[in-house]
Amino acid sequence: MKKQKHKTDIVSVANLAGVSAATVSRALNHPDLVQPATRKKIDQAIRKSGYIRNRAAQTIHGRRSGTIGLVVPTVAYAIFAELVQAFNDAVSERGFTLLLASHGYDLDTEYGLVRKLLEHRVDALALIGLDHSADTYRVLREQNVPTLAIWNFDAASPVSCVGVNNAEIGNIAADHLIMLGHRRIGTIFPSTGENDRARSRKSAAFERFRAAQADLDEIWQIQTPYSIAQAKDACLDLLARQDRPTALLCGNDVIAQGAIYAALKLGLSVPKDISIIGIGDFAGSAELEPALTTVRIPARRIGAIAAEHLAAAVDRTEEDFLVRTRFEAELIMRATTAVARAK
Amino acid sequence: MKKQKHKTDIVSVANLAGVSAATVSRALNHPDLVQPATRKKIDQAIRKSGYIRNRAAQTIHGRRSGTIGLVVPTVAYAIFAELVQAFNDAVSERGFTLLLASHGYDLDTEYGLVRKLLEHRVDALALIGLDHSADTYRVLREQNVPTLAIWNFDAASPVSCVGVNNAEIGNIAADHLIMLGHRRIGTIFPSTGENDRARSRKSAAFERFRAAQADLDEIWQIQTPYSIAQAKDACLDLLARQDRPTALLCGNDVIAQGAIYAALKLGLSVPKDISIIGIGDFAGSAELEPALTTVRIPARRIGAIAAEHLAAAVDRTEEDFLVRTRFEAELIMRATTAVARAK
DNA sequence: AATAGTTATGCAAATGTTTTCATTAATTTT
DNA sequence: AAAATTAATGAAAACATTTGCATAACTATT
Repeated sequence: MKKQKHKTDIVSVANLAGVSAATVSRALNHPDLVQPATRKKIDQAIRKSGYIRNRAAQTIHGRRSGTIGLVVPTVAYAIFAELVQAFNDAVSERGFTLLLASHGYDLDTEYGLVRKLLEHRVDALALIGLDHSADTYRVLREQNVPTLAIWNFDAASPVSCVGVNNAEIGNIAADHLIMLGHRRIGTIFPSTGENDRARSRKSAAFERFRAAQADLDEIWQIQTPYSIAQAKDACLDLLARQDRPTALLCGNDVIAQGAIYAALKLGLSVPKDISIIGIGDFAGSAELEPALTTVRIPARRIGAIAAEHLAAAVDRTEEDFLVRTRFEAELIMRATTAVARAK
Repeated sequence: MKKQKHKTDIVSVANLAGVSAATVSRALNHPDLVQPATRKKIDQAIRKSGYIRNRAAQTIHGRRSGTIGLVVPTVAYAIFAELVQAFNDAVSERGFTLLLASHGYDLDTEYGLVRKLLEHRVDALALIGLDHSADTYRVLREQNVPTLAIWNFDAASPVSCVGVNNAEIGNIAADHLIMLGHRRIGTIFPSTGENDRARSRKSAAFERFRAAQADLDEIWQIQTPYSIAQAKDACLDLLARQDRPTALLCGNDVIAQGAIYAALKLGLSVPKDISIIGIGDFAGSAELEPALTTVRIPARRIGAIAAEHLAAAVDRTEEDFLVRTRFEAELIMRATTAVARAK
């Protein structure tokens, strides 16, 4: 018995129900336009034939595709996990399906992914941050699909954005360390070349540190990707030095976690021997021992609002979609920072 | 100036290039069939008009949609993050785009998501584990889309699967604790109702423990979701007891991390006062202080192979797709387990 | 009871591609 | 130079839907 090529399209359902294809279509999309009795027949026919609508056919007709694209640098670490989860939940609650793509912090790859998502005719598109290639910006403008930049807020952004002011975050973190009396500061950030979030945080913090005439010895400033293992490794070297800083500002909580482990491994007490502050307040940061002092970025709320904005933009057929929502970051003082000791 | 409704379809490109739509289509899909000169004209026309192919139109024609669906319980925690990342990388390397959906450990929700992905005519579909509703299995059979269950290996699975034998994992973890002399054992698992992975691990381990006549005091067996915070909380109660177990088997590394933090908070030494073993070997588990002893599940390799299988299955037009690949789990001895002390 | 208005349904066109078949042009063989 | 191949292109059908328009069957109004 050869598996029959399941020829279950809308017309076979229509035949089975004894109505026209148009009526079946209406029963599915505008149930109020078809008589209850007919609807019932159709429902049965659908159930019986195992019919599944073809979204592609709707899409081609100009209808919404029912998909929203999300392009992130990575999902491998905790950084975007909560965001993706919240975004996905909010988006699917509104009947959309998520098309996910990740580019590994490479903006040319990102451009390719954006194109691919546009080929699939996503109804809306979300990217992380405001650093994108000129090609990406151009194609988004041309296709005018509702687009949203998540994570970084900028009042002058070329596209809609919802997020935090990352410079502000840098300020908050730096001020906290300065306030505690630290003047010997180390920083651990990822490469800031194609990452506006990290760049803003870092340069803002540096400015503050300089204003406070802190010692920012070149050798204490290190660069490592967002990875616990690599951050720990890098910090082992840094913290084993005779002349080490009294405080460490980490590009995010993942790095901070690595830093803490490095300190513990070396038998240093956090925060007595070294203060460590993270950025993000990821899941688990509060439970760390010692609990991580960090600057909270409300990932869930950002993800949820982002999804809400985009879903709304899809319905409105209005011309240009532009919203900017700013969330406030917040210092969460826990147990990894303390007043600087005289050294 | 009203933004013209970008009428950039294949025929407008064709007109611009002075050829027929058919030729443009060929230039895109079978470049070797069209003369270099013509191809060049077409390329220019495409560039100039900002044309982006409409995947929906191809799909409707019977061509592959170029999407692969992945349904996971959650992306919020580290559990599936590496898997999703590896799967996504492998899938997009082969030209597909990932449609992601998450159901929050609810199998009815999962059914809905599977249907939605099928509406989008995914070329292939991956699910986590082998616990799925009858409806889900039925619809997958009816539509015969290549389907793969990831994470759990079962030689008798109704669909293709790649993963580890979770019972085996339970055995490995239990044997390790027994071998170290532990006979007072606590376990922390999530609800096993709709989660075959956790169920297999737990029941296999229990069997081993019973065979070794270990003390499995009811009060030491706790249930908590995969969450660092909740696991830590639950363990604080457990470990503060006068009569606590000497070893803790955790449903996965996320829970184990919570358990470690709880122990540290209570001033207990791990592993001297309490041995803790996790499952999974997630990113960061090796860097924990003390480093986590765990049973490694090769998430990256599983994700990559899963994607490879599915991509291959899409090309092959063969009737039934059925592969089963088993990966071996491996005990990774680190610093959180030690020989039981007489109590 | 005749007219107007409403409701439910069907017909057919339209959506943006791909692909089969046919046609023309270019190349090779005799 | 004619015949036979081969290569490049175009015309049109097909894919699974949705929707505007037309029609038929009711219901409400006078």
